[in-house]
Amino acid sequence: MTRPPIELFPAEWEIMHTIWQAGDPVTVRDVVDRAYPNGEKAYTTVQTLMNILVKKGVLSRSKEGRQIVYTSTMAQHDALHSSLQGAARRMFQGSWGTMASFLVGRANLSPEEIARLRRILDEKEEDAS
Amino acid sequence: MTRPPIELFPAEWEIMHTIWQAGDPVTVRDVVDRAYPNGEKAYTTVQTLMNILVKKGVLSRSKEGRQIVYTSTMAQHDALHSSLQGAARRMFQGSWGTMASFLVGRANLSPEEIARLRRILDEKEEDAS
DNA sequence: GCACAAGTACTAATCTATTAGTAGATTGCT
DNA sequence: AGCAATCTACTAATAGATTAGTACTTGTGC
Repeated sequence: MTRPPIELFPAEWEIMHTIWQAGDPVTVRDVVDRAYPNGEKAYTTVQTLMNILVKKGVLSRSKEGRQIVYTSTMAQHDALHSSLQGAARRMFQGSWGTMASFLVGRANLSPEEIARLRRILDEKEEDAS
Repeated sequence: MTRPPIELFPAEWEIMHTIWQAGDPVTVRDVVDRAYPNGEKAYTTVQTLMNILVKKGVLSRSKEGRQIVYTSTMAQHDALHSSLQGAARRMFQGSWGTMASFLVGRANLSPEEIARLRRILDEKEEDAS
């Protein structure tokens, strides 16, 4: 009964990042102004994409007064999780561990990031015990 | 002058994984038999995909005797790197560090994988100094 | 040499993401 | 109320990924 994991596509990510950053709820105009201030995408293009995101269940639509506003129904980290799951399946036969190692091994990490990763690993180990 | 990073799509990943695992060079038949032993994809479908991969520069085509064989021109880790770069750009505004943290934080890691990640971090720190 | 099997080239249909236009509705202003 | 600007719904064109069919070529066994 678990619906297929949602995956977002490049143009959809752009819009969702904008919405998560701006904070709910937003109008089409809000997204256009923030994400494409120089007309990189037509108003109606953004509108169409947002309605697709509603159909996908990632956004919800409602009226606030006389405005139509969109609210995200999915936390950013859940969307990231879901899409990364897809990537791991395609690229690493589903293994998050392998993907994590690969990524860490090739990332150019600052000392702070290294420390942060160590802390995360420490916590994991505690939880396991 | 750097060509746009190559990104592979789901069906292309399946084929490339098969080729990397089988070892170069391979024929269309090899790939079909290994990856789709129960006719999940038609022979000509695989052939078309492999020729697309040639056009993308990920495979090369040549004659070995009278057979047409395909050889990968890209190491698996380079393809993974390139596609993950795309994912990081879309999903984490280009930050590998953030992506790595997210992934490690949410991965269900075995003690061995945790140890492995620690070793990788240790090496990174040494290299930095 | 000829029939048959396997492989190759070419074509094309389908599907989905992306982009945007147009017509009609709504709202705000005078 | 009338007009202009904005917004919404609907339609559709384009592009690229995926799938596969058909016709042609090549090689093999008799």
